Amino acid sequence: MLSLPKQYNPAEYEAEVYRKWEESGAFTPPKNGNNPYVIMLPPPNITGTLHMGHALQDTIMDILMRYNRMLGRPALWLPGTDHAAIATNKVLEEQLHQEGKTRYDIGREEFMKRADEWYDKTGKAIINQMKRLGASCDWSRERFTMDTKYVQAVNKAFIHYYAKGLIYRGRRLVNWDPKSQTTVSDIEIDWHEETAPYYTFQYGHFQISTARPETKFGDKYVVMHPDDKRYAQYKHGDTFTCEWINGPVNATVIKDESIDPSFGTGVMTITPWHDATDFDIAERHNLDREQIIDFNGKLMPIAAEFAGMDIEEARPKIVAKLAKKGLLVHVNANYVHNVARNDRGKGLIEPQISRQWFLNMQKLKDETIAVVEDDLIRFYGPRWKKHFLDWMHNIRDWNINRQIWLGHRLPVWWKKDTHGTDHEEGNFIVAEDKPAGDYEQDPDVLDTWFSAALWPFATLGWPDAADDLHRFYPTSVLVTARDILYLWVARMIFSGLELLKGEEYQRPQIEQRIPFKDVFIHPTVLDKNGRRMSKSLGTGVDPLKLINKYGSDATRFGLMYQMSYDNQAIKFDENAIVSARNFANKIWNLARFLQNLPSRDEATIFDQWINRRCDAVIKQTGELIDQYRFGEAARLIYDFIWKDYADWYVEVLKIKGSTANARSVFTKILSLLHPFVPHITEVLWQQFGNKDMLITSPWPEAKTKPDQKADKKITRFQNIVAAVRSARALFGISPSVTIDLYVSDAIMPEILSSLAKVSLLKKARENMTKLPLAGGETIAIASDELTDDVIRQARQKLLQETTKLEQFVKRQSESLTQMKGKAPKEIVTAKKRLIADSQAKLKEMIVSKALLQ
RNA sequence: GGGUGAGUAGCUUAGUGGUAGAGCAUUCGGCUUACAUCCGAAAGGUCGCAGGUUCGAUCCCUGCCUCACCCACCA
Repeated sequence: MLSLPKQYNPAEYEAEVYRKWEESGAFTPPKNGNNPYVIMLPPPNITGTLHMGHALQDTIMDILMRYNRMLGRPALWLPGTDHAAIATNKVLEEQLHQEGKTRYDIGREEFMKRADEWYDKTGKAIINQMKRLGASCDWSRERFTMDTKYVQAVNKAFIHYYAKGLIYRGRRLVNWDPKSQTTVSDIEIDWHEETAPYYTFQYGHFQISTARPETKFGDKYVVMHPDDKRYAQYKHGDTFTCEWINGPVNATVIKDESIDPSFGTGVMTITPWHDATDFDIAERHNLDREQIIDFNGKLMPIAAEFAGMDIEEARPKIVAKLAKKGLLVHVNANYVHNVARNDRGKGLIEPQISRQWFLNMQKLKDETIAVVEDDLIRFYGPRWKKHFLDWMHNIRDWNINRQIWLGHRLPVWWKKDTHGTDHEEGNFIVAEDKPAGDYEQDPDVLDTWFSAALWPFATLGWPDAADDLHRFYPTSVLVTARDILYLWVARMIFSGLELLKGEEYQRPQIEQRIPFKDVFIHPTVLDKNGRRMSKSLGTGVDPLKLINKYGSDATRFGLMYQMSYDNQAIKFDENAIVSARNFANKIWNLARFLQNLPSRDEATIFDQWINRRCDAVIKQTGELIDQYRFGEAARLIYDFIWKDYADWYVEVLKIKGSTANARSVFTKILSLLHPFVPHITEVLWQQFGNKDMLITSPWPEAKTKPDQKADKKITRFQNIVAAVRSARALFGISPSVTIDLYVSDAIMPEILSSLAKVSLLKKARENMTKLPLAGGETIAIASDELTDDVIRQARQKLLQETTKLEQFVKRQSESLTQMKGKAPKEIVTAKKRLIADSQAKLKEMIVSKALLQ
């Protein structure tokens, strides 16, 4: 046997162990075997490097994979990356900006070339980081949402939806940035407060308020809540004529429940073309809509004398004109409202209506709702089910195209110069390949989530009826953060349910088409002060730095140790990683100790006890992992190994015990720990002469039966040792001095003598100091070093405790008299027992007190 | 504004309708057949605030305060 160094140095082993795993093929599921365990790695955005959230997520998945692999299930963890079009687009445009260029300067082709280079570079970095963490992914099946086969899947999905009439071209409000000449997705919008003048105008009989008078040219609807009594006299559909900016307008009264009667006058006019809420109202009541501001941010001819002006320039002039007409009622100069700007470039967002592609959710949502309601897909923690369903019930049609260059081009072909015109209808063909004739491809790309929605099956070879798809779909669990529950999870579900309906996939049952059986929502990693981890705030923590400093295992275990079930945040504390590093070292040294221990076979009741404890922990750990309670599992194992195994069992073993048993339990411990800390356990496993690798070894079986009587004996023994140790510290008796101890029934006297450093007396002597033991028993000690002064202090303390207990008993007795006749019998009985127990304990204490006088 | 979660020892937190548990930090004592990244011990908490239900509440209910996240974006 090799002699191991005193301290575990992860850097020396981790890369080597990972290489061995990879070479052994352990990450690839065996060709045969039933009941596979499958996880699709949520593809990280290739926009940079991994953060703590990924480290947490990847650790969780790796634990699940390794645990299930050890259970003997064919285990597939399929990795890959996402092109993250919007985010990557942003990065690339920023790079161009640095060079003083725009994407239009270099052209679409060159832009895509740069994207490929970027993907290549960052994609490799991400994979490297996952490997450092020990992720047991099947790299032979790695996928990228932009690889050729995946692009086919995306096209196929689009064509399928279109053929079924689920994709349509419609008008909708988009976030338009006139400055950058592009639409901006909702997540790229930066909302912030701005102070602006807030004008109240007279509009017929009504007063309406706005911070944006320049949009008001076309306003011809006044809207109010149907229940607003102030306006009960006006009926829905009433019309009237009133003076407005450029002369009289014909206005119509509209009643709509979206109006808040308590806000301002409870009346507003609407501008459907440039406001989302107004657009919705117009949709509901089928109202006219008119464009006021063009795509360059200038007023259109409807503004008459103001046409062609920028809004900034026009606003004060419009207000002046209305004031001159006597229609300006009031100006609030300090009005604070939220303004939307483009994240990048800070251009002011001007909502505009334009033609976009939509996926009809009304027809797709029902099955999705059904599988979640019926628990065919289960959420952990369960509260996410409600969130999810609420959202699904209110889902809107999905705008699936984006006006950027990066991403999957739509498989849509327009007759030359028809796209974006007023006569689009019938001028396009939906097909994978360019049709013959003068056609050009739609310039837009699909929303990133459209391709991501296909991830659970496109990665397995869909649209082909591939072997992998047949064997590994549906997957076992989706592990993800809650912020993409709607963006991604919902879309994977309906995509899977819909797109696997084809006969070639042989999945007639709905439960065969779900993409995953469980959804585990993990907490967000925040910094120690509860702030979001971000580079700009300087609150980010780089997992690689932690791995370099403390090792991969410590990083993983420290993160898991901080997890708690169904909590939404982890306040990351580096101390937890330090503790985990120390824990790894502890395991290392237990191994060292066992290796150098000469064989001995003198089993004690501690040997049986540690076997029972170990088996119980194995059982519980499995159950906890099954329930995604990783924090509890980590803490359970930690306590078991450190407290039970090292502090008690091994300490006893030094005096007496079975070394073979000690090694066998330690081997089980390595298995138990492996999913959490794979590297060190694999290294030690091989140090202990195991030929097969731990990664593919079976999960240990729990064989022993519980024995409460024996457990009690152990607890009592531990209590006696603890009492003597406490007394030693309390009385200031130095560790080298042997104390005389009398215990009425001393089990395992030689171990007791040694552990507590006591000399056991057969009979109690006079003038011994009595000590209360948990459980109501009393033991007695004597030593030359027991001074009067010290005893007096101890007495004081005992007195306090006695008083506390007396009060407790009194309180409980009082409450007993009050509850008589009201509470069920078993509660009364339990209470009586509680009181009896504490009274017995109290009696012992009083005896001890008397002896201490 | 709507929703969700959290507020327990200096810090990170576990937990239960019946005298509140741990780790780190602190203090004291220890190089004891592996480990000082260790061992033993101690101290430290009106369990966010105010009500209510109960014989009894840190736990259940209501309200409030603080923090975080998600959704919405207000004329």
